[in-house]
Amino acid sequence: MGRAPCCDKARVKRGPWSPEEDEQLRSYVRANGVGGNWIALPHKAGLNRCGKSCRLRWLNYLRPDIRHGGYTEQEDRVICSLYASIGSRWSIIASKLPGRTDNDVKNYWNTKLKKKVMPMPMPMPGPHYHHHAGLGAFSAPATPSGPAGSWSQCVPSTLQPAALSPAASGSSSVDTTSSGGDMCFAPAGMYQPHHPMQGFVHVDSSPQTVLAPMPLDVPAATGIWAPSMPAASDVGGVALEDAFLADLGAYGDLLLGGFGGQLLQDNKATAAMELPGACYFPNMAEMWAADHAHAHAKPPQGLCNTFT
DNA sequence: AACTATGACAACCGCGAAATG
DNA sequence: GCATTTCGCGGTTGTCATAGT
Repeated sequence: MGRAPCCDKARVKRGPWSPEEDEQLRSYVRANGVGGNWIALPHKAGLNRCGKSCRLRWLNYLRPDIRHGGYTEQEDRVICSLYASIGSRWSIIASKLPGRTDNDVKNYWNTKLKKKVMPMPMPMPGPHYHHHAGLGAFSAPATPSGPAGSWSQCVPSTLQPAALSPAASGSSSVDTTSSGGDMCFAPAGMYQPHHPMQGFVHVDSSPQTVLAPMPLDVPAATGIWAPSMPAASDVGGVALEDAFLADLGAYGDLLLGGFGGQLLQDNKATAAMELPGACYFPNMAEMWAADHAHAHAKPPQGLCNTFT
């Protein structure tokens, strides 16, 4: 049985919004709020539009705090770092950039940033690959649900403060094509209290090998790579450091890296990053279970990589 | 001037999760 | 506990503007 459509597509207007429609929606939301029901909103607002379309228009364009275009270098770094770390979780990434929407960030990445940081086509890992130290760009397998090179899909959407605490690590090779679960790589360091940043993220994906340089600019306290991030710099009227770093600090040992290193012309120092282990969970539930019991939690047996 | 290629971004689609009855 | 509805997200497509030939 199929899912019921949210509206009668034949009867509602589609395509670009006119200024009149924008004003109609804006004034309705100003007066009444969204009311928690986007499906009913267009009717109430007198708009011949799908509720989903109204929601999208409001969230991505009409909201008063939206900023468009003009991305700063610093925002680039944030996007690249987070993308390298958590993949295409645009809503999370956008939440770290005041005034930006997920759609906007996504478009910006797809049209500009991706080309900037990935000028050369990256080799795709084969079905059986073996990590050599984990958290780096271009290292994850291409999956139906994620881009090649995006890392963990396991980072919590809520950025839970208690998440990602250290514990022990195990070891085994992982067949990335195995079925029966999401491919979930815990952010590096999830089970590692400390991880010296000492070199390259080295991803060995047969037949090719990728070496992704990793900048050596990691605040010791958080383990978060914040390359050349000026103190109290300002993004959209909000100090990025406050909005972003403090929040991300909750990740504990989560490392950010990968693409960002390529962006930083001024970051000459790269060094080997030794990541003794990263973990594989068959699904989100497993990861969260481990995470929530995290204090001294161990990953499910046999599901951890050793990066050799 | 006409055509084509490319870039930018708005909008749509379909899915899973959460909420609700 | 289950079915249905709604929301939110990420991937993809469509459209328009501009640059290049």
